[in-house]
Amino acid sequence: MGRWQPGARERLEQAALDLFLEQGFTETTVPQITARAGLTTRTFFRHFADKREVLFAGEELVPERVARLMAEAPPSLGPMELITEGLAPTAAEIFEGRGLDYLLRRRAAIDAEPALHERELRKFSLMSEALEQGFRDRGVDDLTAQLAAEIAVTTFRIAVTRWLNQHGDPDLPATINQTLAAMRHLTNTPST
Amino acid sequence: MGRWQPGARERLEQAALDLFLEQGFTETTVPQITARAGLTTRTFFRHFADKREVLFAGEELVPERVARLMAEAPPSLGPMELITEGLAPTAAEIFEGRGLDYLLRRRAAIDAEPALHERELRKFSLMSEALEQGFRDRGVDDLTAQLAAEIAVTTFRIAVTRWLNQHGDPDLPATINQTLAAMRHLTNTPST
DNA sequence: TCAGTCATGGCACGTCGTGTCATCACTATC
DNA sequence: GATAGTGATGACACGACGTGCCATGACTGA
Repeated sequence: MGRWQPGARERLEQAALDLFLEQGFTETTVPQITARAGLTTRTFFRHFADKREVLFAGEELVPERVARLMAEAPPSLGPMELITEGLAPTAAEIFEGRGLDYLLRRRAAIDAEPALHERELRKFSLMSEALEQGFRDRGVDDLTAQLAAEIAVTTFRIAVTRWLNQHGDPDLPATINQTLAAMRHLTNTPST
Repeated sequence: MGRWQPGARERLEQAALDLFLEQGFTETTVPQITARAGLTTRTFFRHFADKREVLFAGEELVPERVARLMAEAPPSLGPMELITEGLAPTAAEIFEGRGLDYLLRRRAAIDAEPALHERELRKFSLMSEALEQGFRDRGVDDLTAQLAAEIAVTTFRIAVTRWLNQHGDPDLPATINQTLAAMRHLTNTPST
């Protein structure tokens, strides 16, 4: 790094997001992205597996991060307790460093393109699998582990959406706790 | 229909599933599928939007079906009551006509290919959106509607997976009710 | 008999994503 | 300070995907 401008990956992410918002995902070609970033098409695919991945790079680290946090939690905590205690701080950690403005622009691009939404769902699915394994490692039975993992991810996903829709007004941990409370209320009161 | 062999769509689905299982999704080309079905490549894309869709055709009807069933349910039922009452029979209706053997083969193909799993997640997401709208139409507030929809779809998805893993042993409605019970138990007992 | 409809065939074409080799700055070692 | 190694990038070819467009031919209805 010196012969080439540093931060090629970041330049590609920036150019791609800009172009997706300007003219749409489908209408944006990889050569357009690389031209704006001052690189070639081949280099794009060295950094990202495919055109969609440019908006999700780095998220493959989240599952292992989640696994580590779960392993560090007190073994005495049951699944729902762990979610109640750990989901909010973990979510805050995941989004550290990313500005709200970036997250909103990224959200807009994903919402406008089903193919990108599809990829995002896969990322959440991988996160759920990591959580499920984490619960099993804590001695939780298979079905409960799977259910707890899905509840955690679903709560996380809904809370983040609401948080972004409100432009970050109540902060993310607060929104997560509100969402968790609503989830508890819903499942505990059949006649609601 | 007479000049051409009838059931072109079904032949394509059959050939595609067979080939995916024989040699993998990526290794299977669309011309291979159409050759086995006695058709041309162009015809494949008239029936299916893309290569993955050949395993999910017809599922776009599920959301409107769900919407209809929700509208017909007694308005007095709350979200969780509706799920408890309606999920099992609805699931049974969705799978009517599809043999267990077909479902198992389809499951194997999807599990072997992340791209297919991705598409399946999108189908569930669309189902969730339909449920969410259905709940809102019944007067449920936005957040509760979203949560209830996700809980219903998650339960459905997990139950179907377990049901297929057991080769259909306890029938699907029973498995769904077991899964729902486990979900209730999990969310109602913080110290589990 | 004839016009309309509709599923399919056939072809061209742009884009995606990969394999492969060349280039060249930086680094380590002697 | 010469030399070999490393690693990111450029350049090119290529197969597969997916679409636009027009032609074909069997069926339908007047």
